[in-house]
Amino acid sequence: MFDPACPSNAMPIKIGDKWSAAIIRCLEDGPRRFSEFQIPLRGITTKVLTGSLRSLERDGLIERTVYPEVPLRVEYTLTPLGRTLLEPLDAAAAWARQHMPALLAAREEYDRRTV
Amino acid sequence: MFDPACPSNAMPIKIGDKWSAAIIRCLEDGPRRFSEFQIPLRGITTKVLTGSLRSLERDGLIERTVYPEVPLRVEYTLTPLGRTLLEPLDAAAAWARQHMPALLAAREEYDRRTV
DNA sequence: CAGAATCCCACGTGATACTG
DNA sequence: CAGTATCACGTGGGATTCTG
Repeated sequence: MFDPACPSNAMPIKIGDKWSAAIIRCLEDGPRRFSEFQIPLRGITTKVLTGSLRSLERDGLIERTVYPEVPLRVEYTLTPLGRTLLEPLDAAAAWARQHMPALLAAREEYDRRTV
Repeated sequence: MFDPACPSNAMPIKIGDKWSAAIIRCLEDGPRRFSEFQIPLRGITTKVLTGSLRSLERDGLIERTVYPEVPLRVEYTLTPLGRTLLEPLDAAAAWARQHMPALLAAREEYDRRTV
């Protein structure tokens, strides 16, 4: 899941910052805890994860719930507003399936010509 | 057109780099010359415009045609591949119309609470 | 467990000046 | 007209270490 070697950085359509789209995907099937993101999002640091989570929370796209247990537990869930992003997210994925190969081919061709 | 004061930087859905979406919009009704972009895209520098144009050309989204006249004339047009981006672009605009107010409101609310 | 605190670097963006 | 050449800067992303 979320292979860092995939050419998603070449995607012309982006949702939020570098990790937001993946975070939203992680949440579409239910709530998740902070440390659970670090499994599928291999390599993300706590600082960056916190930053992305805060940003999404600020925009009302996810909700942060603290359970004052010991040890501490924090859960993140998609808000209804956040769920509306799943549609454009799917649209972007559909576009990618249809046109990314052509884009990548054009890019290779261009690079080969200009060296 | 393309008011720099509009909250498009808050948009979670982005196409390409900072100016790409606007450039594509500029081209949807026909070809344009280099200097013609600088009118609607107020404030873009020649260096940045060149960079964005090159990037779009590299990905096969636009085509650059040089007419060896005096003075020199260069025209940019959308390729069929580039035209496929108009659909997600419209979808993003539709999303913005429906949900950006809620996002902005959530953001304001969040900022007011945290100070 | 869920982060906060620091330090650091690359890169996207931009201002300014110059050229075939 | 359509760029190129420099220089400069903020910030998003990351590595590492520490804490309630």
